Amino acid sequence: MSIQQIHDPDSSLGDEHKIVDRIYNAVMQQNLPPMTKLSESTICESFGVGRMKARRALLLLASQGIVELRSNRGAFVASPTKSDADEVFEARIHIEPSLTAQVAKRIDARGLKALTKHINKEKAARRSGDRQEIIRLSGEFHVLVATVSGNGFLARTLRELVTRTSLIVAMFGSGKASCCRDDEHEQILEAIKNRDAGRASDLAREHLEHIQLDLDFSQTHQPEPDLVSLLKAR
Amino acid sequence: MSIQQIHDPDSSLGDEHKIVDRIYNAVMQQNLPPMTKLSESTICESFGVGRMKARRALLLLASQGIVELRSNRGAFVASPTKSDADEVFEARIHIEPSLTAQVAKRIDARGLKALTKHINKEKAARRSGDRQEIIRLSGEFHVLVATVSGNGFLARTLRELVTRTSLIVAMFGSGKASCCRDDEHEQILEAIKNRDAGRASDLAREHLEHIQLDLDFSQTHQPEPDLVSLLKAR
DNA sequence: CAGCAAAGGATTGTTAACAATCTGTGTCAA
DNA sequence: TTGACACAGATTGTTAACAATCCTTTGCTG
Repeated sequence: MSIQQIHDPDSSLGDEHKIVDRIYNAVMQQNLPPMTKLSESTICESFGVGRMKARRALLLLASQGIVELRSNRGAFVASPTKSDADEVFEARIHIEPSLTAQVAKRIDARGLKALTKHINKEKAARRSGDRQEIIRLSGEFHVLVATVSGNGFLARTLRELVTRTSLIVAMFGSGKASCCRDDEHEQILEAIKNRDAGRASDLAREHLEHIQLDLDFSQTHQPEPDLVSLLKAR
Repeated sequence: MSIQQIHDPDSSLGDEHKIVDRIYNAVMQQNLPPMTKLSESTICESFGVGRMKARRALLLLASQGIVELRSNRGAFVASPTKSDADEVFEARIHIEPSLTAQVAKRIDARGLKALTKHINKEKAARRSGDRQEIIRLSGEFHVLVATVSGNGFLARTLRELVTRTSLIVAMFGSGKASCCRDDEHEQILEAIKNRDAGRASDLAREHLEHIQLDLDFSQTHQPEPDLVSLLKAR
């Protein structure tokens, strides 16, 4: 149950989607901070594709708010504003509690196994102190909940929201909390296991509120990216 | 407060978005039924653009599930399956009741005016028997609710969901009910006016359930499109 | 008449080339 | 030293041309 590639397998857009997925992941891991320039030539070289496919991938990313296209100047990783942040969290609060509650009602053994496995991976990443992995898994938990719900539309929507959230946290995070708090995912999983929809919903809501509370819009900061190595095959 | 063009005004994608919007509207009005072939040359001629822009617009539409791209065969208006329908309605049921409740809590005079104006337009269209207009306005009511919520992300998401719903209804609608029932939007507006969030939420949910109930997956049908004239400037 | 194969035309996928625009650097004058 | 201007190089936007693929039409055979 991979959530890294969530496109129609019959699609003719193999290369474009591969590029999109990889950039999504790099953004989610906070390896591609806001305002990073994504030049066509870098993408062509990094992915071994022609300009057409690079441009199409950038177009897709732009339509999903991950990248901003500037006429005649190129593509940049999106740089969210405070109002973007409000919008994203609000959308998430409409969707995630309701969705998490539904997952709690309907979870099957397979879904539960996937969620449990994921939480174990989060724990392992925390023990080993692998920051990028912690961040990536932290965001992916939310997308995974949507994925195990079986609703592809919502999974895609959540991926976009979570990835945008990652940019927001990169811009406005207080530094300490660059991802979700330690045990909140585990509590959500527990509620799902217990088929406690009400609790799952409340926990999901509180969890989002905590993430939002950790933001500080009085300052922004962004680390330096090493673009070429990040986009190379991993 | 136009919902026909909901793109970033600073974007460099003017023509592409114009094409996307127009095709969105044609689909929402059920003027472009499922499986309609959208050839590049037709789009180039209809919109007066080059192949690059036509292809980019089709790519955007495909990423939003409105169009299916078939390698070496071209682009077709999406042809939803029953499981697509389930997915779309489920997503809507997660989003719309919650969103409508929020609108009821927060509605301002401007939003109320826009919604009221819209309902009046729906009534007028019904009186005059203008089927395409009825269908378009019927779908747009839902997008408008999201729009007056002020959340651009949700407005875009709803537009996609509502447009997909239009395709679903075109494929699986029982013929009689090609759009929403007559007074349900008005009841939703009333609840919003009264700031009755609970009622607004319930009505929104029931409304979606009614639309879904009117679908009949044992049969499909699609009318003939006159493609060129539909895509011309309106 | 039906079925099959081949040919021709239409359409899509891609690239190279060119035009347009922007950015960075160097020079000169105040 | 600073600001303005010109120029070169880099990058993006677009088109024409060509290759690849598919669909339709035509012709032939049984």
